[in-house]
Amino acid sequence: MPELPEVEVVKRSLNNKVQNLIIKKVKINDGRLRYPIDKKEIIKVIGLKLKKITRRSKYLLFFFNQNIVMLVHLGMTGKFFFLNKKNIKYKTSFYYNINDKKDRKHDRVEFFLSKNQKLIYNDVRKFGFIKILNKKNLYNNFHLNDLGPEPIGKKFNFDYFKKKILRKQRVIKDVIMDQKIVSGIGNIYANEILFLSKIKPSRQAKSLKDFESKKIIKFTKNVLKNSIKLGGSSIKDFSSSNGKKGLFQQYFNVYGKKGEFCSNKNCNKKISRSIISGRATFFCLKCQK
DNA sequence: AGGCATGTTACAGG
DNA sequence: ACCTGTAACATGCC
Repeated sequence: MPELPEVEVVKRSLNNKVQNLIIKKVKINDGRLRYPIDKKEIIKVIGLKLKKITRRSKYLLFFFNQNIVMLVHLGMTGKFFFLNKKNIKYKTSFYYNINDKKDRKHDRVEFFLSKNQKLIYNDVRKFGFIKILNKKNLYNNFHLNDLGPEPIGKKFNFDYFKKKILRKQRVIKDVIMDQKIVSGIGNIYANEILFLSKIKPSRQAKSLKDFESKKIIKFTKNVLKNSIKLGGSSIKDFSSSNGKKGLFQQYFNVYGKKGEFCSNKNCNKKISRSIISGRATFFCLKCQK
């Protein structure tokens, strides 16, 4: 489900709701996530106040008082549901259908909050994880210490990018999905960015002309920011914590569009599909060079 | 039934 | 020690 825009949208929607609430209780329904949940660790948040949630790449950081930070990665299918008093009382809600067994089945961890509210971590495939860290050595772990700059930040610029792709024996799609080079771009947005940049995903990174690298930088920022504005995307059932569907997938040009006509008006080609670095890759043979 | 899926990383081989 | 590519993780959908 989530690449950078979706995680950002989740962060924003959660911050509005859970800020300054206190964790009353944590219930683990199934702690067998990517890293099994350490019960001794996770109960550290009980009694603490949630100050704010930030995002780094595709990771969410929940900051509590007492220097405790909860690091969350949503994997492929991780989601947060938020239930307020009203939701519980009325059983079904816009946010979350409490009677829907399909939803409830994958509720892995439930955080009981003050004011009778609840935050649920739901994850079908269990590729996500939750870890408790100390603020003082927050970046002292292999998840966060190696990450490249944020793609929508100033550090991801032409000079930086050129230095990184110099001499690299790798294809460009692989490079922009490398979290050590730039962190937050996943398979969907990589496909979209390269289509807009008119660059074939299989091009060797070092073969890019300067103007092409500049296009990649520009469209990376455009696409990600635009998607955040539209509430994210991602296929199927992505929704933010208030249940709103992301609209960005309506604007996909290539992802998942094998066999459909290229979206460029003057192009009559159909979108191709291949595999690069083990992942589905969509592109227009005519428009992308 | 088999292939595919938004992510990360352990591992094997060069 | 680095660099690269592949397989694995768990589950559901088409």
